[in-house]
Amino acid sequence: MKQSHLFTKTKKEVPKDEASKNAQLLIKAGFIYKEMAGVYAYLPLGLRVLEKIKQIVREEMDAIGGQEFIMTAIQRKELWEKTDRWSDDTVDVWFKSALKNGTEIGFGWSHEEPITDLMKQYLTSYRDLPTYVYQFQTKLRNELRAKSGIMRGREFIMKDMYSYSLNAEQHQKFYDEVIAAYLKVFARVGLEKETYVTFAAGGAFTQFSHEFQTITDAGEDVIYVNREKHIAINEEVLSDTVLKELGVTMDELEKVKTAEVGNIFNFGTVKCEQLGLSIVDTEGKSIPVHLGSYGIGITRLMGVLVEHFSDDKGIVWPEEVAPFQVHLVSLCKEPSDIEKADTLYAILQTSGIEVLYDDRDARPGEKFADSDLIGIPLRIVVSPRSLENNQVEFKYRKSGEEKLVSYMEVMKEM
RNA sequence: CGGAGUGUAGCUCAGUUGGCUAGAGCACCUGGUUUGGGACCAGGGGGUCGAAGGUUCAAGUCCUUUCACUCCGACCA
Repeated sequence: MKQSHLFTKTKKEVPKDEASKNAQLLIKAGFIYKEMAGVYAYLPLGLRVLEKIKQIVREEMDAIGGQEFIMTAIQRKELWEKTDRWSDDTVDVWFKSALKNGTEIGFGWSHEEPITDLMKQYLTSYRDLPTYVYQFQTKLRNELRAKSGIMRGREFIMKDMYSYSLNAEQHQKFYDEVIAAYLKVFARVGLEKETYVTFAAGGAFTQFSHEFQTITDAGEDVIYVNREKHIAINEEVLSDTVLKELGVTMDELEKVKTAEVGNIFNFGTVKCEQLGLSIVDTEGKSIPVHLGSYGIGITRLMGVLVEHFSDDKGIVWPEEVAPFQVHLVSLCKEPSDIEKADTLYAILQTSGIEVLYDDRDARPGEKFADSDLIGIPLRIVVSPRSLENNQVEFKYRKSGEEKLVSYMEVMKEM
């Protein structure tokens, strides 16, 4: 991608109505645009990062047998009435509307109900289980107060996965596989050390649910962690009884602020009973199905990444999620030098490397400042100065390390 | 939803006890000089001062209503 053609530019100043670091940096660097409170558009750079995160999640969900599909954003009232989650008293984040004929509809803030209802047409026998499906959906939640930039929006992208299992053992096996898969996801995006599987309030079906909490000051949750035993407990369930059960004492725990990047729930058979999803077992008897629900906030995760991977100059993307792998910055003025930069751009591209090529007619200082702000892991500078010796400069965004590389051997160094 | 604050150019902001043609910096356009960490000079375009109503000879400024945004709290399957 030539930067001279890239839609949106960086800004020197940030809008004053943004206080969170993630939104400030992402707006300043041209990744997102704020439509209104808690509602953001993703511009080309931001979209590339989102797609990178989604692809990592997709690979890990596929690896444990998930199948991707996509449900509808518009949902039927009757399904949610069956599980007593239609009323604004029980669910206060509903966006609701009505069809022209007066039929009430809701906009999806979650999808257990419609997916389970859909499954009634496809799951009929024990032979059909287990079944795992997932989607990347734009969820709509009428939050009383949006905050923290893209970390808590009214419109956001979530990966939600649903498991339909024959019995408790089959469910538990997959549940554990999801925990492992989620940990892989968070490790791949670079948040391995900061992310904890956390015991949290379980709702009506189990004693605990598991939350995936990433340590960040921008978070909204407070949890207690033991880094050595790798145990984490959400403040909301902390009690003497729970401590005893988990075999830790209060003085072993450290209080930290976190953001919930993932959450998994066991609904038991209750929801399938409410919605009438049952299958026939080996003896021909009709039995209800076990449901599990597993979410990762894709856009929130992007926000957490920016909060965590940034410095005073801008964003420092981990390689796996960076919008481009290489930022090729040309300081060339002479046609013969420009041709060399163009050639290098072509070589990198044909080698399958994602390159943002700063071919703009701008001063070096501006280009470097933009490059730091955008935060691509490797910067390659092509300038008359280094071309004199047939060299280009490598600079790594994270470490700041610099080195000269022979023009002919750039590909060997990648 | 309770409390506090802010709305003036695309962005950041100034604008005195109401006063005459509403300003600056950044960004943008033209020309020139520059060129390794967000350059400089000259010129230029861009505004229903969040909106509606009111007071007044006169409103960005005062009054009323309203909308939006931010922060703190509450909420957060």
